Amino acid sequence: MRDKRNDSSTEEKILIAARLVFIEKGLAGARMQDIADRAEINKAMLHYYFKNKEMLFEVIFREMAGKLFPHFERLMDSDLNFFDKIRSIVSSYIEVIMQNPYIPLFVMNEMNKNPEMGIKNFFEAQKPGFVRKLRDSIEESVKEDLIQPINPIHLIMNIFSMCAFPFIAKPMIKLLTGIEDDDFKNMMEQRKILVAEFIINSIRK
Amino acid sequence: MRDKRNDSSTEEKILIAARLVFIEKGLAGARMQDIADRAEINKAMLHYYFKNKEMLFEVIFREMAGKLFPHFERLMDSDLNFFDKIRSIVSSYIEVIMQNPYIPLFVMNEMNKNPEMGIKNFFEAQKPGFVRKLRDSIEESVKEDLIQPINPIHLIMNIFSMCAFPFIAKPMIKLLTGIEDDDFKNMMEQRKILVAEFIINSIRK
DNA sequence: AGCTTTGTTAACCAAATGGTTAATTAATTG
DNA sequence: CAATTAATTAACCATTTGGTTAACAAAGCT
Repeated sequence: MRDKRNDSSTEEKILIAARLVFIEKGLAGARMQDIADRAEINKAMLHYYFKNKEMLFEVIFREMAGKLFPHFERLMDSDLNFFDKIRSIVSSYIEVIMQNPYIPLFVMNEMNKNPEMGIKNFFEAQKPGFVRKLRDSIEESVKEDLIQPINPIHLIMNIFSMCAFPFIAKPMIKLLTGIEDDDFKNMMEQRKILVAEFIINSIRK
Repeated sequence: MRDKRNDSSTEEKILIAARLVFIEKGLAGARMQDIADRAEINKAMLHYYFKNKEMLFEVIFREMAGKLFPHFERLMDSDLNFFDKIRSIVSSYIEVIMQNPYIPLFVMNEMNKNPEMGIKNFFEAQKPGFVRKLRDSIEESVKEDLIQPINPIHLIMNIFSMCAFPFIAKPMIKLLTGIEDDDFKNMMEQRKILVAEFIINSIRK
């Protein structure tokens, strides 16, 4: 038996291939043979390591859903002031998504098509504690009269909307603006600062 | 031969069923038999009226992509001031999506999975002229020193992000906040005003 | 009415797909 | 080293799936 810690073990090769295929085609569109081919292994190996398509998919989905909510607790616990926390979250979050730009659409879509997945997977694994901390921090800042009164849920929606949506709408944006991948990346780089200032501009007293 | 203008003609029944199934399952996940069953017609009829799965899908996709960009030209041409145009766009757009909340995710996802669809379908049909007019209007408002300088593309992204993203992320939002459909609808109703003011607050001088 | 076009059905078909099996090889262990 | 266990392969299988066909029914037309 090969060393499991070896990165090119069969299991690892399967996971690498499965990530590619599931993200590209989704659960319904993915083909087991396609995954096997890309992993350069026999199709039976897929069922040997992961019982079936759904099980394999669940592993990948969990992984991706996890990446969608990075661990920003330390950031929230830091002694940055409220506005710098916003700046930091926006910038970090856009950076994280830029590393895996396909994840938001993948997760949102599969949660939508496969509603039971959400509950089964997400809560048992990790609920994003930093969202709660962000909410508390907003409430506190409102009470301290540092920012204008706003429903924290709406503000949080606004933040993540402006960070994540452009990646979800990328094909449409490219079509409408005619920009190419390089320029898109530059724009998202700009947004790290732009979106944060846009938000702060709006809520500061 | 039945009257084609009759709404419950076979062709119309197929389209109604196809909308449901494609939106629920996507192109890859949709089954021709499922569409036939829901339309209560023989499966061969699908191929009689629409050559094959892809052709039928294309009709539905085009329809949905069209709904994603309503005709707001008149709104842009109106004599409302810039801020009222923003208010009007945000409110109308959220209202439109509330009527068809599944459309943004459906269109974005299928454009992503089926990249050739975008060009083939979207441009030949209708490019949203109001987006261009909105961009011009933003540029003008910046020049007139009515609003702070901002790249129009980014501002437009911000507007549509905050309008559309919550509908795309609905399952996640429900999971994280614990709210139900009724409350979600209420929140989106609030956003018609909240998002517009959030934007105006941010850009006004 | 008789002929043609349009609409509809049930049965059928080939290819694709998820999954299994039995035999084989490579490690592991006592 | 022999025996056991884990890993791998090729061939196979049952079902599903998109699509077709041939026969039949209903309109439309002259």
